Amino acid sequence: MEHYIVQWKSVVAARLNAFAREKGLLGYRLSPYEIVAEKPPKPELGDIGFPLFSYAKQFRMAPAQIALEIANREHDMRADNVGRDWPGNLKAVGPYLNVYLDRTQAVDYLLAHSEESSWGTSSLFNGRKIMVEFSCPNTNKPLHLGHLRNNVLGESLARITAAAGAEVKKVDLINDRGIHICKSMLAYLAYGENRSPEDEGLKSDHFVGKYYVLFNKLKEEDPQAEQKAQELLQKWEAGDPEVIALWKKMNDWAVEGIMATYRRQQVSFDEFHFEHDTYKLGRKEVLDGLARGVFYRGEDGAIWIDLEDLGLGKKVLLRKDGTSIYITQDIGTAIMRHERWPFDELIYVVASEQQYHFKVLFEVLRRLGYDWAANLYHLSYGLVNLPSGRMKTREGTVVDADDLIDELTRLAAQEIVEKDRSEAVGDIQSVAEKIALGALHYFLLQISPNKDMLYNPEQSLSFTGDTGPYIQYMGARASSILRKYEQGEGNASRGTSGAALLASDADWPLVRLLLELSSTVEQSARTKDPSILAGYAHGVASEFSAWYRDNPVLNNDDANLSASRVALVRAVQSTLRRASELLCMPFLEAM
RNA sequence: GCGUUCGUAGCUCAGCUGGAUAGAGCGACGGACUUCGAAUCCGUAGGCCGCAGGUUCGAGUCCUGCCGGACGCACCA
Repeated sequence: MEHYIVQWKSVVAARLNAFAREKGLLGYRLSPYEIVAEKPPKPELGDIGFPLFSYAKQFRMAPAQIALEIANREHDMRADNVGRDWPGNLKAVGPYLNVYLDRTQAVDYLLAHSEESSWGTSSLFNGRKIMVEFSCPNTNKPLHLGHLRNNVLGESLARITAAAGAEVKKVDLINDRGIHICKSMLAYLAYGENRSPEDEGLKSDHFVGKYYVLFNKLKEEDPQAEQKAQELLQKWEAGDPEVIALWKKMNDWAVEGIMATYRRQQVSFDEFHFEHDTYKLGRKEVLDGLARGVFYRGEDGAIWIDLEDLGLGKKVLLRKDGTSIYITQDIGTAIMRHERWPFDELIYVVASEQQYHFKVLFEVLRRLGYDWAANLYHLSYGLVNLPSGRMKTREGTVVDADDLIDELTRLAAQEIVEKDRSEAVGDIQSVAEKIALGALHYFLLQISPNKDMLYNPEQSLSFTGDTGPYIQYMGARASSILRKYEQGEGNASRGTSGAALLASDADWPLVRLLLELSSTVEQSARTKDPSILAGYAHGVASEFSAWYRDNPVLNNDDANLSASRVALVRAVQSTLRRASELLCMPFLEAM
């Protein structure tokens, strides 16, 4: 259904236009889209506020005067509400025109729809095919905290985009070739003695990562190590069977381990692309572009593009020897993807360090004549830093993904025991891991994607305050009330729920907030920013917390009031459940 | 040097297309568990929104300059 703000914008536009005609302002016509609406700072000021300052000039009247003129029209008032989903009253409040929604009708709507599977969805992106590329790990080491941010951003964005109506395809490009893998291989040859991850008791990707780190040791012992890694890469490209076999063995270990972390983090993909398949793609496109004069061959023999006019300098697209580089394969991969699944938008979730790369990539595709290049989007997110600065592999300051989830799970399990909730939650380990994911994902999503973020271990391991577990806790409390109701506690089952009983000042802030789920999902989808939804989820939890403190649900003598409040708690549960799902936070009935 | 981006309370962060008195959490201090779960709630203290101009009826938000941080400016990915 149309959002109430959208509806009332058109009412205000119609009224302003009518007033303009009365005043003889011919040709003056406002569209609803031009109307500025905002949320009044206090509930007693109404539900929507329309500032009228900007109309003062045209009407040659003070804004407060216009507000009075527009608000006090009885017959308009009736007309406004005919056939409307969101009836209400207009009042002049100083220079503002404020809408007071009919609360009973709004509650009716909430109770009628919040249990539906479509709750929190929208039709904003109906009919659009949107591809989201994220994660894209290297196969020489396990995932770290930076990947966790990438993964949850991509997964959450995909879910939000789908909730906004799009058909979404999640894709992952596994970087399974290149010099970094050769380094792990070389170190394994030097120190591995043909051992397997099982032999060393390590998760397979950690095993591979261990040898990547050992490459540094190798370099100290063998000054030729870098050189040898290069040779290994050349042998790999030449298809040397022995090298390929080793690569396959180590690569499978790495990928297997990475997939296990995905499952644990509850992120998934519809398609995997592997760089060893895609790295040769794009070469033909670049040569075609050369033939058509889009690119040029430099004196060095390599193929270049000149982007000086855009301030992007010159960039090599294909080496002198005809081999591909990073951008070559990205060109080919994008084209291949669009051919197979003609998307309306392709979102690359990649760290901000690669902004230049994507500017160049998109421009190359545009100049090659692909008009869909305009629909490519780089969702650039900031780096995750430590209080001591950037994570560095060599200094061993990298926060490992599996270790972090382990640690969070351990702490959550400890909390469960300390709070004496072991019996109530049942499977402690399973619930603890869900709390850990809630804490981790909320921590990573609450910050605007474009900002660098600080990972402060102490703070991020906290489960109190503005955290995922706080939201999970409120969901669990709502669930607990509903569970008791089902078990027959209180006298709500003897009463009848009625919207009018939930229209008081005490209920209204919560009701109105719950009604904003779908528009918040839309806003998050439009701006590609899950942090907006994260803030909303926290707001709902916090509002619910304040509400149920003051408004007894089951312990209530009035059976009808009790039944009505149970219905509202259902709406809260449903809303928190939906928001949590979109934020990759497991919803818990008990914790 | 050039480009991108960030700068809001002691710390970590919100603040939607410019609109009503700039908000949370943590930390500090003081309160609330014989009533639906205290991973909670209530209260107090804490702000030249980096600085200086400009646009506007109105600027934390837009523009310009400066200061400070991050990232980028590879035939690496």
